[in-house]
Amino acid sequence: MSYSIGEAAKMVGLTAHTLRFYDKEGLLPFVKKTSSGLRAFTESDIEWLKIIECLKGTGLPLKQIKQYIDWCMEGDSTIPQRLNMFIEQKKHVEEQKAKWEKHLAKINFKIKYYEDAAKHGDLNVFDRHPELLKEKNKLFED
Amino acid sequence: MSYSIGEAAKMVGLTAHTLRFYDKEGLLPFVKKTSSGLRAFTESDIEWLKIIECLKGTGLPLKQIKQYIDWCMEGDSTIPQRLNMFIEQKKHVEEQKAKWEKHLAKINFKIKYYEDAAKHGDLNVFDRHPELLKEKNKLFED
DNA sequence: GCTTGACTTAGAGTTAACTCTAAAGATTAA
DNA sequence: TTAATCTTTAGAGTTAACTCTAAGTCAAGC
Repeated sequence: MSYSIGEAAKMVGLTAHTLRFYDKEGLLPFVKKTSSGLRAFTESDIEWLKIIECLKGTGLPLKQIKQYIDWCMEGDSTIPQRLNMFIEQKKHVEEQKAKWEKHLAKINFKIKYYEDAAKHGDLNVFDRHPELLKEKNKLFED
Repeated sequence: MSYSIGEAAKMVGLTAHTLRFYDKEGLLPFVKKTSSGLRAFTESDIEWLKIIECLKGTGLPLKQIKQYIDWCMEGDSTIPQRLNMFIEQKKHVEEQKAKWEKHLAKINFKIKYYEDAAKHGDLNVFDRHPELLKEKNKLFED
């Protein structure tokens, strides 16, 4: 059993347009067509789409995702490259997580700041809570 | 004391081109110019740039960052909107963090998979470790 | 005073990732 | 069998966020 492009799109949360675009970009060399020319997505193809989504979701550009797909199509000789790519991507994700953590601390500070401002209707927050100034400087110092 | 556009750019890890672009887009209404027309960034302006970087770094589009800046320029009456924006952005960051956590689990699985593949020089990983199949299906089930 | 490098503007060009259109062919349900 | 709803292609258009160019102005060091 297989799925039409519309069904496949719905299953992975993309549009049929986007899947065709990916195909055109060479990201879906594994997708076969019926005798009348319609794309037929298998369960295995859906798995591929999920891996693509995972890599895209962690910020890997489509070009590099294509590189990975190409390695997969090339065979066992590219296993080291693929392993390396995932190790690099793991590193990238962990760096991003750290960055987001820092940004979140700043956002939390701003929420605290504006909550006080909203309570009093003005921005004299540091007059009311001088200790917050040190906290702010620490958060934004780099 | 104030900084030239090049100095300011270096301080926040952007280019002078990008700062001019931000200015053109209305993100830097607070930056004043010298009598001869050169932008002069104050310490306070650098703080603004860091907040912009924080919001941009958590995925807020420049248009919405401009909206925030506009609110700031408008005065105390927009404090509730600004508070609300940061609360929304906090929510967004936390959703993203959860998403990245899921992607990371998939990437870690792939690393495990390709490490075994690399060790044996082939992709018969699930023949050697049938229990990994269940793990894979759990990770990619949604 | 002169050179060198940074700065100014307006505006054009780039890149990634879609997003949509048109015209034609395929599939499904009544 | 016919209408409605897919799907196909090629190719144009869009959006966000830069990125660069040209032609001229300004500032700092010798």
